[in-house]
Amino acid sequence: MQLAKTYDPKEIEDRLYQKWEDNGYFHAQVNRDKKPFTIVMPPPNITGKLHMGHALDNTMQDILIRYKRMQGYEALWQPGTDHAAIATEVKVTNMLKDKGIDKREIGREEFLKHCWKWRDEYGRTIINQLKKLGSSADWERERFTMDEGCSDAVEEVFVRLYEKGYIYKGSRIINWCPVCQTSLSDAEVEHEDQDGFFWHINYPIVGEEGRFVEIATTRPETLLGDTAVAVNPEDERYQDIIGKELALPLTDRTIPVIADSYVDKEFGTGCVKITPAHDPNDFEVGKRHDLEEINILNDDATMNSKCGKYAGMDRYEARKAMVKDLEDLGLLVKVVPHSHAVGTHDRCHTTVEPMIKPQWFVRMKEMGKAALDALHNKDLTFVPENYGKTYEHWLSDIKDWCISRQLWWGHRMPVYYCDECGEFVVQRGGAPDVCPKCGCTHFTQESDTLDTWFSSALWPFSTLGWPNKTEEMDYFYPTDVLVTGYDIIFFWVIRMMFSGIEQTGKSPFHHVLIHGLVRDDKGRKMSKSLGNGIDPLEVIDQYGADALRLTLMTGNAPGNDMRFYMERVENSRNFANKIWNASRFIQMNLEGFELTKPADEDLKTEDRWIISLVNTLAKDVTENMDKYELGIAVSKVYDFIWEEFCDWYIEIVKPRMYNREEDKVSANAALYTLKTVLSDALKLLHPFMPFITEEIFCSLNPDAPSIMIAQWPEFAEEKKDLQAENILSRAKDLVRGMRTVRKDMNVPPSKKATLIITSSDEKVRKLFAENTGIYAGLAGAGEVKVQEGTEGVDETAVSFIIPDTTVYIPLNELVDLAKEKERLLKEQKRLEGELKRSRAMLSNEKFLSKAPEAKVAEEKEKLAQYEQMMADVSARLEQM
RNA sequence: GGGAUCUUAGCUCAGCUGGGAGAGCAUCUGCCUUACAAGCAGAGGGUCACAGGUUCGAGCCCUGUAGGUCCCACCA
Repeated sequence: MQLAKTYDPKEIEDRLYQKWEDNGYFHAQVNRDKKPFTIVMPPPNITGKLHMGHALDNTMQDILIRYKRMQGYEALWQPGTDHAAIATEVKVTNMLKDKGIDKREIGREEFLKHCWKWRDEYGRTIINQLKKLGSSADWERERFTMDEGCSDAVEEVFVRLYEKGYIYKGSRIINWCPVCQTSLSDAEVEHEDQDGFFWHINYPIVGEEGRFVEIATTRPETLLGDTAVAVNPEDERYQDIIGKELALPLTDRTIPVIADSYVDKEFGTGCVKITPAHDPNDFEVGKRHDLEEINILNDDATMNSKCGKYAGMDRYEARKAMVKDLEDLGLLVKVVPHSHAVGTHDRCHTTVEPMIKPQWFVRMKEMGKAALDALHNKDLTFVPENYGKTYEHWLSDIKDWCISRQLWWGHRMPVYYCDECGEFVVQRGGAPDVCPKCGCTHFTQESDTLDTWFSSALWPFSTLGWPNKTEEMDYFYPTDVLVTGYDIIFFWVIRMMFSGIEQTGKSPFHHVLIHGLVRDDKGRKMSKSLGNGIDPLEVIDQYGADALRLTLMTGNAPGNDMRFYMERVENSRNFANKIWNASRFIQMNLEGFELTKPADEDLKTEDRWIISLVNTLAKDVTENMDKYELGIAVSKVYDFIWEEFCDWYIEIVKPRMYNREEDKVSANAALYTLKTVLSDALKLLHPFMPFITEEIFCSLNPDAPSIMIAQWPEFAEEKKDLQAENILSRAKDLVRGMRTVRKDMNVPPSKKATLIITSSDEKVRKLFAENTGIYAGLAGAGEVKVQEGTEGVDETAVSFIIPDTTVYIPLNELVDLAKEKERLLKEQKRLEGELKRSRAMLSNEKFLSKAPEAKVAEEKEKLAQYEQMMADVSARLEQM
């Protein structure tokens, strides 16, 4: 079969994915004979479309899952989608609005029908896009945060936490989004610096005509809700006014001047208006001084009926009107430009309004501590480790979590209010029959829904069947590693941790592998508004999923942001093509050749060399994988395939391929080595580039069903061949030297040369004679001769004879002796240092008594090594 | 204000517990050599931000300085 010169991923990828799915390779089952390995997929939103962040996140998970699966684990990658309460509600609302439908008119029931329809239509798309990436998740186990099982888990956890006193209802100041008309948790509020003004306003002191207190505010419209003015108790300027009453402008109310240490003497005028209902700090001050809380806003941030002539105005409109009125009254002192941080909703970027509302909260103190303990006990580790500090930082000062949302799309709380007396009951399995207080039988369920992260927090165990005692829960839980971006540690990782510990008694995962953001070529965040996003699907379409995956995994350290641009994908695509062509070379030569397992003695030095290298590669890659150093692991495979296997090994064995009819034994050994070494390298590469490795592996090994279920290569001590590695290292130097000579002498590549190795030493001659094949074909040395030299004259030399221009080049010109000497001297110096350090350590009593035994033994071994190396180096230097 | 992190080739970045300064892209030179021009062989290019310190030895550890990025935080 004639294979195309370039690799075309298009047809191959879909076909292979289908094959894997059809064979059920992604499905994991409880199997007590095998060890489980579990990853839960961060559930993508049903509003979502695959972006580079997903691509990175899922590629990393897929690599780990495929790796563990090949190692013989029962590897479960548990997938699913998230209902994404507010995100979806916003989308559906807008979708309906476009059709001229107002969600409030159609009501809750009807609106939810539209949401479920949305979910059915769009929830599929992101899953299909993840498949395009090659994700080997267990789709048979796909879950949804609002499916029956997950909803049961939510109800169970809510009731448990309530019964434990961790969930409570309270009237507290919360963040309110006037557009989405719901409360928000602190985490959903972003702070943006906005240019604004400081309005300095005079509040007249009652009974002291012409005397004022000057306050400064960035939000003059909240004046109507003021119930005090505060000064610092130690501020000498204002001692005499503490306790006095002020006439609140634009109203007929009077408010007191109070003293509170919250006020900063240096900032503004040193006098602060206190609006307990519309500012979190003022709320605290108000609590301390027992001040009235006056709400002046409607839910849509227009002024409410308490605002007199301003009632009904939008908050900014009212601000303008009031400033104008204050100016007219002569109470506006001055307006100073001022930039300050304003809280906005992270979804719609509307300025958030702090308001007092009855909401449900989760008490965080105890559970937060348990989550922190898990880190300290090493029950949880971050990769890279420094993110543990971020986690710690966030948990050390955690506030209670506002979990109620005034939305329709989400889990409704299992809270039932008695229609008669208003008493509420929290319980499992629906409304109670009888009110425990008044005996009435009619109940209304709490209309608020839960924060979308409440269900996400349960994801690692709700997906495995919890709260039921399932086999899956017993076998696969706790999960092994969580892969996610650093931007979501607070939202999700922390909440999964304390929920998992609280509900199951176990940390839901032991390792958190953190990755950074994918940015554009200029380092900007990819975003819709900038239009700088690169669609992973387009990349896949153009270059293939393997190329995309490789690009995402290279040139970047864990936890760091990466820049993504097409040139990098091209390089990955080129690599795929390189492998493709290497396999094409092998297959061309395999055609019509009866391949058999060669006898050990038929393997030539170069064969043993490449077998030795791929063996070491397997060891290194496995070590890197186990440390989650995915980028390092894949770059080692990349270097091996391109620089050793293709650039050297294939080139060396070409003459044996061309002569395959004449010397079948030699060709067989080479072909067999080509096939097995490439197969091993493909296995090591498979987690990273699943498609091309499957395609080539299966065509090289027609009996193998799939590389996906092939055994991961293991390191074998006996395959390490130091002698072969040494010979090849010398040979490479020699070949490079010959190439330089050819180049310097301007010899065209078409002109074959004869390489004559002369030596008086029989051992040297034998060694070269056995390995002439390594030089043949390389550097245009068509023929290689080994001959006896004259002692004292041709100790060891290499002649390089080119027709018409016979040249004789002594070996010492090819292998630069001066450079070699320099290198040896350096090495000697280095070893001197090492020896000194090592000897000092081993004569240090403290070290000997305190350090672990293994460490001491290791150091002793090192010392012996150094001594040996030193002797070698010295001996070689003496010879020069 | 607290915390994290970064500064290495023209660009984008690797560099694990201290011991040879690296990759890709870009540039230059020579090659369509029977796997691959999406390729091959080579070349140039770096005071590892700056200043000290520890060490036989520092891109890596410590201290400080400068600049960048991000997160958290109640400064009206």
